Amino acid sequence: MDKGWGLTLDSDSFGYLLNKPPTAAVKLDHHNNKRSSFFGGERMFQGMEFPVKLGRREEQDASQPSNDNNRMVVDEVDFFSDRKNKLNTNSTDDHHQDSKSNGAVSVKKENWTGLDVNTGLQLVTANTGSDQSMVDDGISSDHGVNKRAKNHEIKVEFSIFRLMVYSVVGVDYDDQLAQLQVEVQRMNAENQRLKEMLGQVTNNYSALQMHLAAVVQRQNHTTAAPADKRSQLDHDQNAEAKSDQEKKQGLVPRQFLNLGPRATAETTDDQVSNSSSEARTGSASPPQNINEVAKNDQIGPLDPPNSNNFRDGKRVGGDESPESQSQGWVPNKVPKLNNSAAPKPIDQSTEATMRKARVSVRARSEAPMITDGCQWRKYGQKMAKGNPCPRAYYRCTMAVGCPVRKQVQRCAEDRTILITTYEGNHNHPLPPAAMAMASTTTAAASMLLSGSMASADGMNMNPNNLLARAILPCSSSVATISASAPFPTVTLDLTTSPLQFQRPNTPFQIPNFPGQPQSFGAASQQLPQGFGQALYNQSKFSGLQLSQDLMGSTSSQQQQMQQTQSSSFADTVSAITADPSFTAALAAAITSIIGGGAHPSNNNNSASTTSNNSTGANSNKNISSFPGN
DNA sequence: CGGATTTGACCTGCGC
DNA sequence: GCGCAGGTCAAATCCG
Repeated sequence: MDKGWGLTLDSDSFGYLLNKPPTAAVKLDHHNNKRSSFFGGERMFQGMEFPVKLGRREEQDASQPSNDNNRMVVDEVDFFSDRKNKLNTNSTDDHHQDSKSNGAVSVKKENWTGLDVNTGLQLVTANTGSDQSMVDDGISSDHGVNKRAKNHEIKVEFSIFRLMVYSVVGVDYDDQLAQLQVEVQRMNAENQRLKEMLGQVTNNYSALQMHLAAVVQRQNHTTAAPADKRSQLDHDQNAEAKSDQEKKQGLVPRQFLNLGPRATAETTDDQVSNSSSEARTGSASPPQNINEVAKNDQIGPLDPPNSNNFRDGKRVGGDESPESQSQGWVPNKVPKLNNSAAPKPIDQSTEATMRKARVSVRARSEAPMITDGCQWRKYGQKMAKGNPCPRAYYRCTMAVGCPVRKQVQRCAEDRTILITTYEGNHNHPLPPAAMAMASTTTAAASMLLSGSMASADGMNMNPNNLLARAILPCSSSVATISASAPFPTVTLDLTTSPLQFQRPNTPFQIPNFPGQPQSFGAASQQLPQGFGQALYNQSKFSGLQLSQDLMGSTSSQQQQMQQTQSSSFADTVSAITADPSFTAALAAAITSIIGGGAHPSNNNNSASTTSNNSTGANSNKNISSFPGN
């Protein structure tokens, strides 16, 4: 995990996967002949078959520079280094110097040796023996006078040797070097452009996400259930007036509704604790909370009050939607979240909503929990019914008020499978290593919730299942979206062969989903971040490609790219998933895809997380909940 | 000694 | 109303 997450686009693009292969390839090439080495690199990359432009560029960028460098170094060094070696036969330490010399030099020497052997040119040079340091040493020590003559001889022989090499290999290394340099420069420039593009895409995504949140709120306001309306209204500019209405009605806005305003809340930990204690004791009354909210934040109610209100509201008003009622922990979460949450006026409602959604990842792991780049503190552990393995509760500690929590539990059937369920969105800057999972969960949750919000009946999640199927037709067990009764959950099952993820004939063609332009738009908005960043963090290589695919889905060209390169993409994914460190990245990617693809629809079909998707539940409530749960 | 973990108790929702 | 299960809290404990 950590390996991939921190990778940067440029240097590390091949950091994880590609670095090693090239190195190995170089060695192999050296052991073989020059030509094989030169072309071997390209073959290797071609074998990698990075499908997407970006990936391709990345590939070329990173790989070729590195490879080219290697090659260039090899090519150049081979001759010159060897020449040096021969010229420097004066000293008996020549061999030692070579050995002591930097890695490049040593490599060069090896290359040279390999060339000699492979090309069979050694036969030409009588110096073959002299090339051997041992021999040289002996000669130099015994016949110092003859060194000059021998050196001259070596030079001549080297020239001949070089010509022969050219004739045999058919490559002019000087020319080749120049070409490679030009190509490297070109790749670097292209890489810079790609980075810029990525940054722009990220920025656009953020903007779109904001816009999406606003649109969703509007839609909810007009079509959503009363509870949803209230929540959205809270976020709206009329939040205050609405809050007043709610007060009058004695209704308490939904959790997610309250989250937004609270973001800037100054509530201290004490307040939070008090609120929680009050909530428990029931001393805190909704009106009080509302008042507190008004005090703390004019824009909207405080989260803690909300949480309290929420419970109180249920107790008192009982207007809460089924979802909100079913969520026991959400209220508590919300207040805390709001306390520490940074001001996110637009996204507040969205965030709050997202907290309801869960993204679970099933992956095989020996480790107690998946390394996702975030810092977690364990705050509880419970024995869940039907599972001998305890369920651990973790809370994000990267920020004081971060609402994100996760549950970690091993699968009862197969304890090698680790089920990690994420909930909530981080309200603080994330390190690159944590961006993947965070953005993914956010995207997935937002999609799920947006879908749910769009449809007041709560059937919204069903479409998601359909989308998941459409996206991953062959991977029923790979990823499923469920709208279990309180929490819609996206489940990513990475325990099965990741290959399932690859094969789809319609890989990630989210835009193609019929009749869901809006959702797709939302998806597309979120996908870039979910995929691009997530994968970007983990493996630029695969991540970029994925992001490209998804992002490109909007463009016919990229779609074509996707289709033509889907197979290679699948291979890439499988290769990546083979390494546990990329589990999170994959999960993020899949989740992002699903989340993006997920769209509310009239379909009641739902896929169970672990059960057959074909027999989807008919109702959201019936939809299988998180496996661990 | 401070932070993280453990663990029992408590709260809440839901079903009967 | 009661019991069960999930989720959370916080004192006790552990660890660096």
